[in-house]
Amino acid sequence: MMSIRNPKQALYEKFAIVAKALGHPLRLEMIEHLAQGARGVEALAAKLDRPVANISQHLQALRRAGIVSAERDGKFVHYSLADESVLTAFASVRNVAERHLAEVDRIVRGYFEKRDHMRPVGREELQSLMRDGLVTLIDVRPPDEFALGHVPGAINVPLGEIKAWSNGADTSREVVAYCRGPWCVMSFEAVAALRSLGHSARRLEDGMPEWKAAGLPVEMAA
Amino acid sequence: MMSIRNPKQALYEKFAIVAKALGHPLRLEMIEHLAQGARGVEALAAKLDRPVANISQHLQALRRAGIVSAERDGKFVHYSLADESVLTAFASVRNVAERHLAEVDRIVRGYFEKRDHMRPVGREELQSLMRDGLVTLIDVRPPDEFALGHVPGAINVPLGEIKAWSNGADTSREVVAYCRGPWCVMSFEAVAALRSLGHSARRLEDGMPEWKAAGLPVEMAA
DNA sequence: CTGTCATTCAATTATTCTATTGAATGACGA
DNA sequence: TCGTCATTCAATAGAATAATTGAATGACAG
Repeated sequence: MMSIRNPKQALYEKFAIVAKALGHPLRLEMIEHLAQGARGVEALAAKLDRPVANISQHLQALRRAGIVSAERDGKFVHYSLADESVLTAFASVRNVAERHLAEVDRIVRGYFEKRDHMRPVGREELQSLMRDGLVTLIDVRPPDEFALGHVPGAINVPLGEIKAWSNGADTSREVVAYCRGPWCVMSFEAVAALRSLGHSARRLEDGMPEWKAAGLPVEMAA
Repeated sequence: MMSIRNPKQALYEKFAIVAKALGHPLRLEMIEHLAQGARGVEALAAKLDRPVANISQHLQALRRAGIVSAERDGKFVHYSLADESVLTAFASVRNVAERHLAEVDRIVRGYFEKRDHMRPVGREELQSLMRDGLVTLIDVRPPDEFALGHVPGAINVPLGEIKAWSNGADTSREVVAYCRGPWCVMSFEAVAALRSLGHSARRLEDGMPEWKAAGLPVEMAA
């Protein structure tokens, strides 16, 4: 073990704790979910389909790194991201991977682009399209996440209900879909499903947390 | 081991590789040094006072994560940061730690602020002070790092030569010192030394890599 | 006070990471 | 071709991390 010689090394040890906490796929997924809104341990465990004790331990690691904060409410503990700096850090790590890891490119091209060869819609572009009433915006996340905050004007159509929703919809009108973040699988699936049902569909370039982080308005459930 | 179920998890596994590579104090220090300019394995090992083989292994980890790139030149291999996105990621991890880890605050207050209770000089402020010829700017890094790029107008006064330099200098003129980055110990030490020698001295808010990353001009050795 | 329920802790095992050592590679100069 | 030198690789031992299981805590409801 390296002993702490000087204060800079002591600081770097702390910085490393933060990076290490981000260095596990499951914890990254937990962060993605917490970015949708605060959650209890059990709810998170259910979303991720993992044992509660396991999730609890990972949450402790994130808490020690200052990435999530906990708030007790009776016998529940609600966890949420410490602040936007966490999303910034996540995004910048993702950015390094996207730029320099060939594997990332391969996965994106092999899976995601097959389902969406069109350029995704940018945030500003979406706002102008919405203002002009040119598109229908759907939020394909589960209803509980939709309720915690969504893009104004979006309607909630979870992935499983796309087909039913399409039945009563006008296929000549373009649809824009979004979900949890830039690589959230659901919006890709939604776009693929909509296209096979005859719609013209595109994806929003990223998801809810990024929308919120950009300072754009968020609508809550009634 | 968690098997790769869906493409999103595969991506997150790659993102985790990047974060994990940042999750070791020595590797963070290596990144700080590489941010000053490209280096060979041995040179890095000497700077950090560690066995060459150890540094080589950590460099492999950084390379696998796409954080550094290697360029062969005869029997030497020069490593450098892949691009500015690496510094951005480093900075955002540091930011999370600075905001949310009480320990970081304690270290900064306990060590660094004792040596510099004055507000550091910002980049724009420094530029205007330099334009008006109001301050002397010193770069306290070793000469080899200075040679690879420094702030225009700065003179190279390594930490050990501060006292000698002060001898012939005008103590009524304010001095600004900088080195490798925001928590580089040398600039704090330099400011403390200068003040004890009767100078009015302040620190630049961060170091060379940040200056360069901000797109500001860099001067090379003749 | 007692039972219930959400969460955390503790203990175990398997896995991965780290530092060290010494040997292997690969390019250059003689 | 041979020796030298920078770098990498391979093998080891020790440390840290991760998943699982079951027990412990701590708050509420009755």
